[in-house]
Amino acid sequence: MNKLRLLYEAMFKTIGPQHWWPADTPFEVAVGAILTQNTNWLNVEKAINKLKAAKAMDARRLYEMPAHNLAILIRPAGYFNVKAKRLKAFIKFLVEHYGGSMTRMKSEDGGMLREKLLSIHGIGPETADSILLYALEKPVFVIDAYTKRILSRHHIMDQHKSYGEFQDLFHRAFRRNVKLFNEYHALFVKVGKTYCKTRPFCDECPLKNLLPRLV
DNA sequence: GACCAGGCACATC
DNA sequence: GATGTGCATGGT
Repeated sequence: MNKLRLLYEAMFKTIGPQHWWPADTPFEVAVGAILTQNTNWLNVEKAINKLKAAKAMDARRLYEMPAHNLAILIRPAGYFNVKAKRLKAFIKFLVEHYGGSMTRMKSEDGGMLREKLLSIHGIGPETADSILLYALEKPVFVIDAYTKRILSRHHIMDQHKSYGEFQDLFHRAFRRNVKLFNEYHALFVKVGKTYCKTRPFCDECPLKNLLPRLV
């Protein structure tokens, strides 16, 4: 049994399914993926609630809305001027290529779609893959800061390796599986947030004593 | 008051 | 390819 499978089993057995992504619609997933860039999820939720209260969690509405007005609504998420532009760029792409429909976007081939998403201003590899996996159910593994931190602390891969190198690790280890990739990444985030905050290998961590430690 | 949070673009070497 | 910087709020 390989290390990645072992990590997954340990996390799933102790803390259970995470039911990701926390959103009502695929469109809301995409919006959340942009808003959560380098930002605490609690702040993102506040911004999402403001969008909903303004009845603006909608591709057409946001397409028409000036970036400045959008920035005011998403203020709690931080970097609001930057993120307003990034949201506008994504929504322009969504509306002009798929009529504003995430369902229509989903019908496109995953590999082609990833390249297109990456070409949008403000969409990098993690945001693209989050949208692909959690909004469009394409089998790509999402790599984030928690994933890198946990894997490097367990001496599976060096923290400074590239996004692609981390991702290849998972793509080679597992059959492409949306359900597994969904759950695995969500578990990394939960464990990273909850247990690895103060110090690595705290007593409560589900990964404690899982692998031989060299530190 | 410092530090951190589910990145990304851009400048520079 | 690697490294540094700006972007900003709200919780601990």
